[in-house]
Amino acid sequence: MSVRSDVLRVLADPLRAQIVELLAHESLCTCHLVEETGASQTNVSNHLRLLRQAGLVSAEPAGRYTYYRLNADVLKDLAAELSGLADIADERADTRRPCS
Amino acid sequence: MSVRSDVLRVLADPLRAQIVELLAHESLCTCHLVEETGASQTNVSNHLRLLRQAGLVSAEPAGRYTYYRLNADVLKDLAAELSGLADIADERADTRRPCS
DNA sequence: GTGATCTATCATCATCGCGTGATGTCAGTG
DNA sequence: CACTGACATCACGCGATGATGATAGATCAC
Repeated sequence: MSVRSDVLRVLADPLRAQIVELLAHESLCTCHLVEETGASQTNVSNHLRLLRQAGLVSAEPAGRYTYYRLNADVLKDLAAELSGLADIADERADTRRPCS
Repeated sequence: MSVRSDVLRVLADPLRAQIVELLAHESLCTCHLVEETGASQTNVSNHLRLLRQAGLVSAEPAGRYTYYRLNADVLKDLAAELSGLADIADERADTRRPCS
């Protein structure tokens, strides 16, 4: 029941977060992401690799293009974990362990 | 409507994530967190500083002890943002922008 | 075939962040 | 008062990570 810190770490980068937001609205190929973010092609490709390895996005080759789509499930699982922690904290907001 | 990447970045560290999980169940002082995590006092204190700056936890001085409690609201906001992105992705799962 | 385009990988460099040790501060105790 | 304990802050070394340039592969147009 520990937090998926690997997904968190991947999401923590600003450029990767931007890519995830863009992919949430529509599937895009690398060239689109390069245009939208203003980052270099190499940089975008490197970050896409990390996003792929974390399972956050899926690559769909189409000819010489590669379309990427967001895996919403991973995002939902993470949101559920965080929300669950917040709920636990709400229930036991007053609990305080005494110091020895 | 951009993702709170500052909170994400703070949560991405394993030790900080562990601290957040511990604080979700009860308020603890620094000495407790040092015991539970096995990390050094300096290290815990440094991470608590970042958690404080991000608004994730609040410090409550009590004599020479300092109790920390989790701010569940920040966690809920983040969970809502991530969940919202996932919902958008679900709605437009088929949308694919053509390459020029 | 040649050339152009899109993308991924590799190697390198610069920067950032974590962990540690030393030091300082404040509260309680004798 | 001096002394101890609980935390915080500062400064530094080092490993991790992001950005860049060069290169390679793969596909399409001609």
